[in-house]
Amino acid sequence: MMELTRKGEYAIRGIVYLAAQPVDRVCLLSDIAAAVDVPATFLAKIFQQFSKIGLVKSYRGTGGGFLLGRVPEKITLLEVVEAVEGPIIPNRCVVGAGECARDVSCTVHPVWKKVQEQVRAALEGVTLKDLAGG
Amino acid sequence: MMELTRKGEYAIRGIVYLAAQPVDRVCLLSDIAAAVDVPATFLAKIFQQFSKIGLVKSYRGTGGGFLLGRVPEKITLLEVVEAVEGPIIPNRCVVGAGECARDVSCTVHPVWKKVQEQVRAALEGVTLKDLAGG
DNA sequence: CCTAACAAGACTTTTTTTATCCTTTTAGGG
DNA sequence: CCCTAAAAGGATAAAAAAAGTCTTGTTAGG
Repeated sequence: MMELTRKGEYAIRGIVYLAAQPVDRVCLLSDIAAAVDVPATFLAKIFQQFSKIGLVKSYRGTGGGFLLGRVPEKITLLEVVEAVEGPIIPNRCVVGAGECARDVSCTVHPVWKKVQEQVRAALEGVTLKDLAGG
Repeated sequence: MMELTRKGEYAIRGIVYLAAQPVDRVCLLSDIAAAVDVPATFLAKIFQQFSKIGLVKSYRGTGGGFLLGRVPEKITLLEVVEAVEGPIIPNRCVVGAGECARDVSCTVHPVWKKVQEQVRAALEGVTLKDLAGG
């Protein structure tokens, strides 16, 4: 359980690769995909999600490609993971009131809340700079 | 991401219900299923898994049913969750050497390791006694 | 030996994940 | 202005996992 999907794995590989490139080096999706060994069409979808929230910048047409939306030290692993996997929710009952039909006195609730917080904290404490080994 | 499956959720509900019963009260699967609102056939599978590893004891035939394999304070949430969901593995690369094909220098590795440890610790710190509100 | 209950395995359905393909949009260069 | 390069977006398909059901077997009590 608690397993990152392949999509998440690919997402990390792809953006870490970008973070390891020289600043302002525009990378082709096809090059990134080949370098990190991910199907290009799938990585395209992932980078579209990144692009929408500004994690990466994209340029179309000749000479186009991708580069990081911010400096690597300002992008956390949490952002990357949540961008493609959605929020970290160990159990539906941590989402909010009413979601946990098992009543007000759901004793497991605080446990999942704690798990959620710890995982988020762990991922938030790591930046792309750390991962790219700048 | 990181979401408990319905099976895990059902497993917790079922065994917490057992833990809340008077000691030595043998419970019918059908009663448990009705009480915690889980399909009886599905809960049967879950309790079979519990039974195999001794988390619950089962008795067949007339007057049969289930009861807890140990006192509630000796059963952790971690055991319950791992019994039905398998080990907590945030990423395949934490499993062991060789699993992470991305080389010796996989920089994300330690992050997942930490996540794994924290989640396990959080779940291990909670027992069925805590959850059943003894 | 009849009935109650769990055990076990096969099977089906549904949902999610993992992809691929095709068309559209944007941009640069001749 | 047209051609080509590249990403964007939508639809669809294939594969895997999760969720649930069914049937048969086993064990025990009366």
